[in-house]
Amino acid sequence: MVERQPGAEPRIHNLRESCTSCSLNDLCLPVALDAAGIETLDGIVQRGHPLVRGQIVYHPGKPFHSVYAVRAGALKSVTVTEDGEEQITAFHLPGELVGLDAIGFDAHPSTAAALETTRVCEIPFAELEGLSEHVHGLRRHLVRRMSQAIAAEQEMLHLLARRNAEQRLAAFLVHLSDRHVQRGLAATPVRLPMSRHELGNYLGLVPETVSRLFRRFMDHGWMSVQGQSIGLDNPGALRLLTRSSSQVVQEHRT
Amino acid sequence: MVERQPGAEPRIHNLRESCTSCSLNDLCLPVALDAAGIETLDGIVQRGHPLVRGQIVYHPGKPFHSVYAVRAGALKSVTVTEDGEEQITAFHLPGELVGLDAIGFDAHPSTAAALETTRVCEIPFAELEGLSEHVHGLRRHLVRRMSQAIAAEQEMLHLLARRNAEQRLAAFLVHLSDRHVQRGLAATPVRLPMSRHELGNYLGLVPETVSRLFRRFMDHGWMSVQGQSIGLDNPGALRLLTRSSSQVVQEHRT
DNA sequence: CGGAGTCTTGACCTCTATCAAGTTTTGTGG
DNA sequence: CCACAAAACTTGATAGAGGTCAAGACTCCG
Repeated sequence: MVERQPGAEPRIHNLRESCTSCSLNDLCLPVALDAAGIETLDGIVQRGHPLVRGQIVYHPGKPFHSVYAVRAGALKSVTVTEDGEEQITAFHLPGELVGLDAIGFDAHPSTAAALETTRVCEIPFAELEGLSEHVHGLRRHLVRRMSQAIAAEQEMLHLLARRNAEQRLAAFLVHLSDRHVQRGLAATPVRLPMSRHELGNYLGLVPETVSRLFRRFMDHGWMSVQGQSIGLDNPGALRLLTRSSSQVVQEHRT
Repeated sequence: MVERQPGAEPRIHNLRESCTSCSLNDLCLPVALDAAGIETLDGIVQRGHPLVRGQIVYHPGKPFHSVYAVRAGALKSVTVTEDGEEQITAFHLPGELVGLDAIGFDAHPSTAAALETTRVCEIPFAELEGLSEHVHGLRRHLVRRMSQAIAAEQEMLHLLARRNAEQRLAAFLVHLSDRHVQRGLAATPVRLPMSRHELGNYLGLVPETVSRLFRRFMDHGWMSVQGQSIGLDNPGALRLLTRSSSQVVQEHRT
């Protein structure tokens, strides 16, 4: 559930602080900027207090003014249907941009909420657009991010339409590990910032099934679970699972 | 299967014809353009020979130069995984833009193929971008189309993750009918330009299940099938199915 | 320490994939 | 225009994956 906590309006205020760690390299905009461009961007990025679990960055109908970059922690993107059912469409780790599905519209179409204590950078879109008039490649980069979001969702469509529960969970774990590596972290102990319920929702499974699959993977010696920390003890086997079901999974030990 | 037919390179050639029926109102770009803008756009739109069923507009790896607008007929967008499995991610009816997932990249990441005899307009992207420097709202409209594509896929994610077969098919039919209405056509006899196999692939079902569901819906008196033509005899009942499964479907006759 | 929430495990049953025939439609060549 | 082959579609029987319901274990905080 996306709990609307009392007074849970995002705690992102207008503090204009320099936010260098949030701006360029590892974060949202790996674009070639000159020093002046960097300074300008840093000037428009806004940083706020950390969000606690469940707190909402934006919700459907909130006027679209900014996109957000995750600095630390994790967010989920959630769509809610008329009849109140929720579907988690993405998890966002540090370095990722959130709120792209609102670009071009007046209001956000989805919800973004913190999975754990999370710091985000707010990037006012109007100023980002102004900046992209002058900074070569910035607009292109933003559009590319949107295309990447489309591609990521297409991959999820394939996962949900063609893969069984085992393959979905294996693909999720491998993908999460890959994202860790991309960020320069170790591949194998990954942390699951979301609950079993949320993970199941994302993967189109009930929490019980997720739990049973964890058990099965552990019994195979493929992974180990210690609370939120997940060890991928046999990434090869898990990666094999993500491939087409026609291929038989033969024993594949380290 | 996306058959690469011998010599099936898209028959879209460089004929520069005026293509008014393709340009603005009912088609790709309902933007407020002045007469000069309309003329410019018409100038860059390219029309080609009709595509026959199975023929490919673009395929993964083809350099990205243009987006395409469907004029008549229908296309499918398909992603292919490393192991050769195909997933249809969208069907495109007349008036819709195709190829947006390539914007920002050098090559198309997916395949677009004709479901039936289909005419498309090729819109060279470089020239479209140049035009959008001058035409107010054009760029914004393109970006909005991308956001809409993201939103449409998010809805599909929900459909695949949370809905059963009955609900998926009902939602598809209702959605297709709604799209007909948007284009000014009658709501109730809709035509299915795709095979059962393709429809099942899109909905995460096998063709047999699609067939059985058609039978079930017909037995309920909710729809009628005559070849490709589908009559929605009780749209209310179908629409009711698309809602949350918690709500019991009581008999709902015309 | 205790209670609420989360997670795990088990028993059961439904939904849908799979396999296997038939039947209809489509396409092609005579 | 008809005949025949190939493909697409329909229908039935069956089995297995995963959802549902229920109970117990663990965790996190107050």
